[in-house]
Amino acid sequence: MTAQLDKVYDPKNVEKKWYRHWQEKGYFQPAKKNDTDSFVITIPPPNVTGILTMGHVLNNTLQDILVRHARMQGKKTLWLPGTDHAGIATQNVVEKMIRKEGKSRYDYGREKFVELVWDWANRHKSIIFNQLEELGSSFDRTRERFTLDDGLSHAVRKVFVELYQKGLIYRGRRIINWCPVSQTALSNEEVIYKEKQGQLWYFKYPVKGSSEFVIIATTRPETMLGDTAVAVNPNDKRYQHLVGKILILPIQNREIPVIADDFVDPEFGTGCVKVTPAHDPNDYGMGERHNLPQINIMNTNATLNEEAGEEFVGMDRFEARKLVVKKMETLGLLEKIENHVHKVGFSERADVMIEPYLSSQWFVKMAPLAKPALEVVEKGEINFYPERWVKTYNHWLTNIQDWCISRQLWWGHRIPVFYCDACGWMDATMEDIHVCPTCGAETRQDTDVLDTWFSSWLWPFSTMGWPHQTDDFKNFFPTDDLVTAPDIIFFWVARMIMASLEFTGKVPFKNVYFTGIIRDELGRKMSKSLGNSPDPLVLIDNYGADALRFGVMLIAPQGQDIMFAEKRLEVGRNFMNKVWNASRFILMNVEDDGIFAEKLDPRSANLTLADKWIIGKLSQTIVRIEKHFAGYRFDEIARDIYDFVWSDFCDWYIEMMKDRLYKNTPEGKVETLKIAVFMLKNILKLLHPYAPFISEEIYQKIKDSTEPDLIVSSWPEIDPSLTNDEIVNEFITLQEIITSIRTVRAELNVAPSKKLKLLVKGDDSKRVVKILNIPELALNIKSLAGVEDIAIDADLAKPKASSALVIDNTELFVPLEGLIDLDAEKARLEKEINGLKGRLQAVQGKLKNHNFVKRAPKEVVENERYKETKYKAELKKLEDNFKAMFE
RNA sequence: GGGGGCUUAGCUCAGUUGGUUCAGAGCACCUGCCUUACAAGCAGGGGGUCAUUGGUUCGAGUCCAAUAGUCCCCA
Repeated sequence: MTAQLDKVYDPKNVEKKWYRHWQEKGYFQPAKKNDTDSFVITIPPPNVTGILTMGHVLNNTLQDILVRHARMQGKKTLWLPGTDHAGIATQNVVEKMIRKEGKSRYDYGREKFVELVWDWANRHKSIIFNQLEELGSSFDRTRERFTLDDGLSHAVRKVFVELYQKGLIYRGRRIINWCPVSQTALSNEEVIYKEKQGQLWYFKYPVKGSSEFVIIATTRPETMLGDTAVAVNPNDKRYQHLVGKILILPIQNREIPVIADDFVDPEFGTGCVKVTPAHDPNDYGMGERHNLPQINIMNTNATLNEEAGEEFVGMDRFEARKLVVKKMETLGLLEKIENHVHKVGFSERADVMIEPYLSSQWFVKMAPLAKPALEVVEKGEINFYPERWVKTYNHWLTNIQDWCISRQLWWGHRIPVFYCDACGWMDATMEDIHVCPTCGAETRQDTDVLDTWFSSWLWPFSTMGWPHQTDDFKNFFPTDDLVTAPDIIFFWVARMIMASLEFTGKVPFKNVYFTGIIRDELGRKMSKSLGNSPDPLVLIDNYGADALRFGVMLIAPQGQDIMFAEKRLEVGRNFMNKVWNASRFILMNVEDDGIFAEKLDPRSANLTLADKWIIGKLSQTIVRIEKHFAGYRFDEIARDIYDFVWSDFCDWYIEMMKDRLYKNTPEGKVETLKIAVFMLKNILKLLHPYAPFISEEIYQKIKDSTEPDLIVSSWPEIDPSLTNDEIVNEFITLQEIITSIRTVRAELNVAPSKKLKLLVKGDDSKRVVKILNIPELALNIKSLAGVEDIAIDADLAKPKASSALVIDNTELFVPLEGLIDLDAEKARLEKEINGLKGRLQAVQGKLKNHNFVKRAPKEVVENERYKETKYKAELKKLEDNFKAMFE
């Protein structure tokens, strides 16, 4: 007796069991063999602060699919997992935590605080990994890395020092993006611009020694306190006379010049703009060009300082704005206020308005790194899927700006630069320097840490042990594929390519698959603050990990965002249940386990038409799936599996099998079960990358003890020559006979329990007749269409009350004495006739077109001619029947 | 301002070498079925001038251009 399955698939116990089994067997570690290709992916490291989101489900499912597929292909497969220390986000979380105790990080001090963050991060790391494991991720945790662990920190330091020595890292005083809440500098990429309804204030600045005014327009009135000039376009005729004049800056009563600069857009506002070099990046540029003073009026927390004037000191930037406007109004210098829509920068992490701020920071000179990165993508050494992201990538890299990498945080890689205040010595070093090498005084280390991405950009090789030439680095780098979301193409993808080329001389990966972004039903990005992201663990609990994976894959086409609704997972769950029940059916019919050990040769002579057909379909499906793997078309693969299993295997093959199981000899039963088991094994293999748990669970019940576990079994290959067009056409005709009779039954309201007779007009030259003369196929028709008796006669006359069908140019009659609904039959026939007429017309239209006949390929024309003859003949038969019955 | 995506059945979407094996799927809907794997199922059915307009072509959801609507990225 073989193992029996429950009626409904319950993923609960199955999933954990197999995950543990796979792990214990060490399947997630790359096989130690030298004679095969390797396949390597490094995970985009999730933030330690994070919980699993739908984005992670999508992303990690894709990676797991690639990895399981490669593993089954026999490659040395490595998926290297890890997490990211997420500087700002993690520090924020812990600071928030201790704030509840009424403390700040300064109460703890740097060392103690960082310890606290480590504790927190370690706890969360395990939560994240549990979640990813529930999903089925077959990554190798023995190689798990963290961006702050010793090895990666060493790589980061090495890279910093090297770039510093090459002059590609420098310290500079610049306008940077300042987050007043996190109190740190940010890179340009960490600023998100949002459209805001704001206002445009028009201020009058008096011209010195004249009653004239210059009217400027600004969106940020408070910054006027730091103005050091007003600028106009040199070609603006309206203002040429003012250039070089001196203005009196109101409130501050400071003298500032009017300058001419090409940057000014004469169309904006009045064509005169205030210039605040310390608080606007464009103004900073103008300030440099015109040697203007830079007056910094703000503290790091976005309150104003003494430079703003006594009454503003300590005032928040937005309060100051109100006060400035009020004062200008009182002075009679407020011209007008207009509503104005403009883009305002917000910090990615804290979602707070960014302050362009003048400060000293560390930068990476990017242009020299960008050039080779552009080339490798151009030359196709790295391919993007979908390809269009190349444009975005190119655009960013060709307009690249230097990267601000210093952060005023404690959690992260501390900048390895040491200063001697006594003699001015400074250097970036691999070892800590406590004593100045020139003067012997005590040194101090830079207090800033590095941007988290400064460690992430080394990820594909730092995780392999670089800068050391470890075995892993030699064996597994460069990696093969990267699966990531397009919103980090600049943050991460482009930078990894640059770093990898610079430090290893190799591309970090060969293919980049950009996923879509998961949105909610209303098309909104899923976010914590909106609360519109379902908890994947809850979904796994409700549907099972396989259904979640399969369902998401089914709705995630390449390059398109995904509108997610929980309901859409039902398809996945239902499909898992379908697979389960198909397997259950086969298992419940197997009486002797020996059948599982049989090695079926699909070439064996005993195959029926259905066998040949389903094997052919299987091989077609395998070919399609391989093609789609090559093109990263994961949704198509899911669809191919779904359609094949459900529509071909279950709806037709299994149904036909039943005749051989129940109405045949014992040998026939064993024969068909052998094929069914063969099919099922292959189906489970194809399914495994998408639905690893259920496939392994079933496979274990049908595999022979000498066969390996599914996860490490071989990927299916089938000789496509096992099928041919004639087999396919015969089967299609068989399906048509069955479907047509079913349609007659349904449309003429004949009860399913009522058995029908089938009369066929024709001889052996007709394919329909040939099929009906094969006993097992006739049996299939009887079972699947509810027919009890089939009669074939070349000279058959149409029985009176009967329904007429034309299939493959052969007339079939279903006598419906006493059952027939004449109106219904008339409607049915008319529908058939009209459909056929339509098709015939289309074909004839083409054939009447001389250009078509002349210029279209021969095969296409031939095919149209063939169809014309066929349709004509069939139409005549239908019309004759119609006349006989209704005229 | 520049770049990109999307617009196919009531809903969510497939359709990548232009030719009824492309006009599809799932859900929803209608009809009939608890047929001995599955009601998370089975059988049958209705529903779309493939955003609009032009062009290329013997032939266009499929290629090109413009327009409209919509979303995203960059400045």
